[in-house]
Amino acid sequence: MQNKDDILKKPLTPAMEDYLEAIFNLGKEKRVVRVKDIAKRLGVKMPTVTNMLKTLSKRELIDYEKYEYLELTKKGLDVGKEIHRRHHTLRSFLTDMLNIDFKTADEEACKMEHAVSASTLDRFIEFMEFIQFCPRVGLDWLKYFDEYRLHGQEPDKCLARMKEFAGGFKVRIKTMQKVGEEK
Amino acid sequence: MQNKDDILKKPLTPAMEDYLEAIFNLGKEKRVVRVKDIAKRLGVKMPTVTNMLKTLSKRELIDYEKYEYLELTKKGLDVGKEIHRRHHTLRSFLTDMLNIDFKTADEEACKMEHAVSASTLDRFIEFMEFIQFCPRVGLDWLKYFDEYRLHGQEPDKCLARMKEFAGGFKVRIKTMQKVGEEK
DNA sequence: ACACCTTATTAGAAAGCCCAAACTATATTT
DNA sequence: AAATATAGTTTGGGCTTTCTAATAAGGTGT
Repeated sequence: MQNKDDILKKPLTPAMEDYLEAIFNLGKEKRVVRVKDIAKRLGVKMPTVTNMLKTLSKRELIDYEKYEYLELTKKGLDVGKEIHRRHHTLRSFLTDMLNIDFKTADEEACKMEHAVSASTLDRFIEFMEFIQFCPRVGLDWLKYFDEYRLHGQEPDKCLARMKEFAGGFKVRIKTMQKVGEEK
Repeated sequence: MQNKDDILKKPLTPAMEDYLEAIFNLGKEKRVVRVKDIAKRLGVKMPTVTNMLKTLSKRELIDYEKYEYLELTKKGLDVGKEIHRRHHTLRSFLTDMLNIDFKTADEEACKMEHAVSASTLDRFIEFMEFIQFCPRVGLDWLKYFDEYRLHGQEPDKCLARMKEFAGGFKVRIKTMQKVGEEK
């Protein structure tokens, strides 16, 4: 048997994280968070929610008295916010970088969010920023990913984009390409 | 209560996938796959393995008679191979694209592998190929990701790389840059 | 052949997450 | 206020994965 301190120290389960994220999101969407809504959001039945609320309450992640409105504690809020951040970031990566449809991306991000650490997530963010920032790459570079996927390897497209990027150098670049071909 | 057909149709749990992957990998490494080795690989105790072997056997994913050597069935082999593919791909993405250390990448890939579908995984692969293939990008482009992360946004580096890429055009590009600066 | 050590299995229990059915509280309608 | 509808809870049970302790089988060495 374990005492209260042990319970508080145990790592959160993926399920708990999901509930906290759902509560966090619902809290932003509605004035009050209800058992019914959590159940619907997570695709579980109400008794399951009641059960979990007790657990989360024991762990001091929510304030909860039965039949009363529930609220996240500071601790619960932090977790909810963090899981939401992961979800959002991973979904963005899947939709914006890999071109995966929103629904699939959302579902898979929901499972991935429990697998990645905060530091790995930061790398995802930095990577996406890098791709959107680095001038040689740029956001529209990703457009060619689709073509690459669908029509095979066409380095010319990438080259073409490089020329476009050059912008102000347009004239000279034309020459450039010639030099390259001569080589 | 459910009959045998129902059991066979149910989706596999992440745990089952982990066991099949471990068995698949051990099968390549050693002549025979032993309970002890599976336990060690997955960080569980032997009885847990024996238990799971029964489950996998009922589901016709392995051939297994107690105290005898075990083998993956065709079905189990397919799953094991697929999970291994996911693990390997995701780990490569984390190490090669995001520059995450091997150990962390391996651990997190192990959890992510149950979250992504086969089609999402294919996108990961295509994305990595694209990055390594697209001439404007190239493998060594990723080197600048590190600098970007550690020293902030330095578009010049990206520009510099673009010049390098140009290869044969080196001389002309120097001109190019000037034009750009004038602009 | 016997004893010993390693490997594997069974039995029993706990934790986590889920459900259906039955019950209770709260809210709404008349 | 009584009747009804909706929301929430309790009870008891199922399934999965894990464990420890106890037992059994297999392999080794003398």
